[in-house]
Amino acid sequence: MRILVVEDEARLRDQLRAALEQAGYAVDTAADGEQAHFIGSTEACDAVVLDLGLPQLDGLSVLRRWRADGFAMPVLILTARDAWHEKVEGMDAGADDYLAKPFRMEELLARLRALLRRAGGAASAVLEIAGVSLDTRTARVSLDGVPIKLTGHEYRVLSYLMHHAGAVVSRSELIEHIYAQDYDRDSNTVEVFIRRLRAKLGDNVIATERGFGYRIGEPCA
Amino acid sequence: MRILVVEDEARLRDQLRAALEQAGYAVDTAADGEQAHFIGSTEACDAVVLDLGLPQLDGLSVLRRWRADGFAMPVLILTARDAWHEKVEGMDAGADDYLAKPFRMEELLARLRALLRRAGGAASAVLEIAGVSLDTRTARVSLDGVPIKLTGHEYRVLSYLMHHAGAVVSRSELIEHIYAQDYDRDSNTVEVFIRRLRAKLGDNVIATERGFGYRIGEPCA
DNA sequence: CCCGTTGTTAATCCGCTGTTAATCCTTCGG
DNA sequence: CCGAAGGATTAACAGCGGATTAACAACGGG
Repeated sequence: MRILVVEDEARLRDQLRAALEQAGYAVDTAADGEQAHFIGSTEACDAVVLDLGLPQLDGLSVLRRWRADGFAMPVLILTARDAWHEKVEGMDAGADDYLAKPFRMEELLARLRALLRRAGGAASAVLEIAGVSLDTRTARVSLDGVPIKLTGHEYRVLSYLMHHAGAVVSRSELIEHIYAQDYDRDSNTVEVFIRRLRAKLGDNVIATERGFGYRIGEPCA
Repeated sequence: MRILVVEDEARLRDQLRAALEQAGYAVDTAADGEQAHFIGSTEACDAVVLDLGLPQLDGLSVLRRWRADGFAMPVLILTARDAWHEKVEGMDAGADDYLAKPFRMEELLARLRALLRRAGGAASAVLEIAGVSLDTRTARVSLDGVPIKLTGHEYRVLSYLMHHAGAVVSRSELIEHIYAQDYDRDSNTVEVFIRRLRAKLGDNVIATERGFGYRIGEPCA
């Protein structure tokens, strides 16, 4: 999962990046509204953390422009504690959730998980498909009840596939959502991680749709 | 374990800080309600000792705001002896225990231990995992019945890990809960203490989850 | 002033990552 | 029906960065 962080204050931005990367997300950052709008319109972000108090182009305006252009990714806005009107305006502008500053990092992570979960149509924090269970809170995976140890990138790949269970996910889509900055795609990195996941989970969990990509779970009609 | 002490009277505040640090806790202090609310909302405190009689923003209001915002850490309130109604209001506002002033420091420590223990879901004051036994009353540690001498920080690290047995604890989480004021994280202090603990307890007590952190005890499913 | 504790630096080790390349398999044209 | 082309699988390996470890400097209490 790939998250865009929009925050002008460098210190908090770095904290957010560190915490999100630690939690297993690919992170892009923007320091002002222009940059934010560009990245959000160009790159395949799964969610956005958006501070409203930005220099130049305001956070609310960025959000409105995205929504007007048809970008529907979940957006969590950060507001000053006492500025309750910002929350209202934010929600009206199309934000999916808000968090008042100052906040505790765990809470932001929890809310972000909830947004990503809902965006994928899942009800529970634990995704279960084909005997594989993935706990989005602890990043733990088990197969038929047996815990499986995954590396960071293996987890990201599996997590993305499970959040889109039943859908065919192409190599390029996986790369876009798993790495922050664009990547050399002249290599078969994705195939290798699929291989490593299959070695740990068995060959019949991840299906190949030749010419299109990979899929986990029964194809949705 | 990291404790926030909220007390306006400087003399008692220093006494509390000294006693708690002596007992092996990392201590933050706040002299008024505003400060208290900010620290409690921002920092990763494991428990709070809260005097209700504060200037400006009242202790009860601080507590209510925390609870309204979803902060669930254990709170022990300090009340004047005769003001029994304060106790009732405090418990209703979400306090977990109370203590009437003046009080014996040992009693505060005992009640605090009980709160921290319950917060972690443990029944006994003695934590036992993987042959290691840690007595939270005396801060003594033994391995397979043999007493082990630990330094202050070694004890804090081990204590935090054992209070969260089965969970993977990241380096940053450990730093947050072991030191009061924020710390340079450009150094590998945590790794060094893990090393020193392993030297005393054996290499198979604390497990490494590469890329995520450390864990003591079997992973919880 | 001495000694144990604490925190830093730096060398080393080792698992993860991404690349290359060989091989397998499917498809499709002849 | 065969063979070539290209996509998918798999193994092997080198570089990187996180984790370990030792050694030392800084600090503070007795």
